[in-house]
Amino acid sequence: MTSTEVRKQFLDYFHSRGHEIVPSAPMVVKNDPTLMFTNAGMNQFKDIFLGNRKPQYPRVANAQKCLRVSGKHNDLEEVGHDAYHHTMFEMLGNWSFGDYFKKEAIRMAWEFLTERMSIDPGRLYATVLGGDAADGLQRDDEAARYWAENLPADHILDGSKKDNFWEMGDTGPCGPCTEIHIDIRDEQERDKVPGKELVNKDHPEVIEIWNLVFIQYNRKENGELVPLPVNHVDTGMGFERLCMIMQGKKSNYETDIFMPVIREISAMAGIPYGQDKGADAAMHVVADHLRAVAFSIADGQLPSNNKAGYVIRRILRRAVRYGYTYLKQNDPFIYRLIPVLVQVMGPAYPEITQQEELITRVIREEERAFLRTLETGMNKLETVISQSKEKKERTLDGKIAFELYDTFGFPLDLTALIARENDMDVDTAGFNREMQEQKTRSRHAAAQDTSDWVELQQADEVTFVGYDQLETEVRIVKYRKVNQKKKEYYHLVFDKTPFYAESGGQVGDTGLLENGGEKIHILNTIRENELIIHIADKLPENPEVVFTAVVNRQKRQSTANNHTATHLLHWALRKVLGTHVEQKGSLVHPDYLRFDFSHFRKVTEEEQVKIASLVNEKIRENIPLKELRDIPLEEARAMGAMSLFGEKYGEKVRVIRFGESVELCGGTHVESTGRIGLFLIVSENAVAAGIRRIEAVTGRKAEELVFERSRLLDELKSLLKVNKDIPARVKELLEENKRAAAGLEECNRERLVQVKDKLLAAGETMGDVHLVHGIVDIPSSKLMRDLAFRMKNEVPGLVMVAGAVFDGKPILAVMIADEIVREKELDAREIIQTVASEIHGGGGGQPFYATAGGKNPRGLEKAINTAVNLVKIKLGKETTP
RNA sequence: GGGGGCUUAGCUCAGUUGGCUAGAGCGUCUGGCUGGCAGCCAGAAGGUCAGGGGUUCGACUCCCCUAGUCUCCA
Repeated sequence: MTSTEVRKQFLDYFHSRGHEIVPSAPMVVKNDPTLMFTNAGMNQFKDIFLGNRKPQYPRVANAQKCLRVSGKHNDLEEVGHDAYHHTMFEMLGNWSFGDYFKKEAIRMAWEFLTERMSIDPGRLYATVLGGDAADGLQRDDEAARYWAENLPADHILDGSKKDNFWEMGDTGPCGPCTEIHIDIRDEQERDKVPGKELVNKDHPEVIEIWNLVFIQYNRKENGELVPLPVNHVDTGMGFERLCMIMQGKKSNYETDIFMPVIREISAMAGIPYGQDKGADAAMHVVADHLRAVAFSIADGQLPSNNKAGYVIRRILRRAVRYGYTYLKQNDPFIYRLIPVLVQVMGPAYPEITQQEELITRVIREEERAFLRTLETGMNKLETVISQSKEKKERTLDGKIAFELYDTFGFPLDLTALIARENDMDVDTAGFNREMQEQKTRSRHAAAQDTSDWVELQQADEVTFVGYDQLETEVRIVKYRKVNQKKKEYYHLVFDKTPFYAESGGQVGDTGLLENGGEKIHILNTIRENELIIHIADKLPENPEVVFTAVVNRQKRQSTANNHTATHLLHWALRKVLGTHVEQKGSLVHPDYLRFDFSHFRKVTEEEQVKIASLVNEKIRENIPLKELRDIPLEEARAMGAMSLFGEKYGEKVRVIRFGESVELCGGTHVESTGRIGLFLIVSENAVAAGIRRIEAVTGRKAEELVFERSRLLDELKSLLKVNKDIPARVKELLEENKRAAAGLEECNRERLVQVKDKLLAAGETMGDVHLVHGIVDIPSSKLMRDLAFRMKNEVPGLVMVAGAVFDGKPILAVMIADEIVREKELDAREIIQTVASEIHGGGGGQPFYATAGGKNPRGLEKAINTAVNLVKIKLGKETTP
């Protein structure tokens, strides 16, 4: 059975059992600060479990793309070395929101596996929660009873709390779960050791395939478990594993999901698959990571230097590293696998096909950049190693290994590899010590202490009324205290709110919460999924009264200007550059807007002008806002609304329309485009391969910019005393300046010649040495240097001691011909340092030329005389045997 | 959010306790030579050493701040 068929069978089965089939949510998570990536099928339903959102359907099922690389589920370092760990994978799941529970969930799972998938029931095992005294949890007899209807008693096993009790986090919804395991060993093996002894023992061929979670408790901050009013079911089955079983393979990588890619890698590297452990692992790593990175990019998350983007960058780098070490790929190669990936995954996930070019460019560029990093790291490491060798050390300092890793991103395993090639060890204990130190330091710095919510009243969903009102009477539904960096904040949730929470690139509202004389500042508004949280620096004296929530009007208006302008810009970009332009990021701030989009060339000056004037034209047309709230996604699509990666499907959406610009958008906008006033592009540049960024200002900020520029022009005009054609005048001036500089140079040269001749005339010859000295009239230390070097080039056997005064400060210079330095062991530095005290200063340089500066011009003459005497004594000593 | 690094010519980078007339390779331009896949030779242009402040007689170099960027941790 092909993987495509398996996926289809799963969805068909649950559809036939009354489940609504929903599309996969994006793998990159927005609007949830606790999560960067979707790491389980349940993520998109989290709000339902938390009670912040009402379910639209009582039962749903889907195939969800997931990424597990950070936090609780960190599988990254495992990937490649076994048959089943992945960064990105698909999770098949079915859910019940207060509908069916243990009985039906178990029955359907059984039916699907044994009937639809025709899996041999004798190979299946189920685990149930065996109870936990500390938590006061009983054995899950109920689940065991339902299993007993199909499974013999010795195939039903009691599990620990670790394996059979599922929790979303430290607090929140949780409950017992039952896992289905399968034994895919050969008959012989199975005869020797019964499967039940290998369940949950990390045996590669006795593995978990499906986890059915029964959510029936809420975990409070004090650890207490409180039963939920309604029970939910949340299940997840690893798609790749199921495919492996169905295709009779022993490894996920041997299924039709990965093999085409692996074959391509093998052909590219000229290394057969299945012959060398290291090379195989590398092929697994590359095949796995390629998927994770490509899908993230398609979901709008580009590799970058922090947060989610950095996670993606590291995944890609891990792949490059494995390719580099085990497959001998020293040039970008991963991007060349994308056509195969598109062939395999494209049919189920069209986003990957649509963005093939962008994905390719981004990956190629990242590969290039990292290979460069490796090269510089290699150079650094080589110097360190040769230094250590000189000192006859056999072990590379852990601190240095850590520095290479921490600062230059040079992986430890490569450091160790190269050290081994040089007959050295790496002090890994020292490395780990440094790492541990950094971890505790970070943890300390990031420590945030969040208390339990204090619930003041019941409320289901918080309504946002800020599209229509900027002031509303509100009550506080719940609040909690947050300690961060020794500062105390309060998170407030209202029953309804006019405050817009930071999302979709638009910054959060600020404002006030008023009651009588009391004013509480709302510093920011953020969003945790559906929850709108107002951040305040203090709690009202009496939180239970009615308040007036007031949004900062001016800030909101400027923000709306910029948001609407962003839509117009997006439209204009597509009009001028083409429809390949897609939004890749956006920041809407009261002071400016930033818009990132896919485009493969620089936007030329002319194009920028065209785009900006198109936007301004639309502003002058004063197009009124057409807003459609709560319309089905399909309808919005039919209107031609541009949607970003990852709207939540099935949900009602909001459409914002200004003439031809139609977008799905939750942000706040102006009532008609005229309010924007003026739109100006401030900058255009690249942010990544294939991505350009435009920054622009509107309204008052744009006006300020225009005034500023015109003021500058006026100033230039009056300075240059011209009315028009400033550039021509400036060119002229530059030309003049160049001539003047040349003239000055000429003049200085003549002056130097005079100074030089005067000095030479007063010189004295002592054998091979021509000694010149004196105070010269020279206006800068640069010219003094010129004089010295010119003198050196012209006078053989030169020893020069010269002084000058400018700006009221004395300078001294000593120049000695190279051969004199060599033969007579004279050192200009020595001389200058001995006499510098005479001018109350200090100096230095090289053996043949040294200078000193000071504060006492009166000492100059003495300094020169002393220096000359010094030279004479030294030369006298040298010449008399 | 925290730690560390980097920012020098159009590009890639050197620049060792503060004093090298700020350099190299590639690229560009000019001239000459040349039947060859990155042609050769000679020469030239090109730098506010990221920006700002400080210490010093003197700062690419030391200190502080700002910005950008990289990297690790959370």
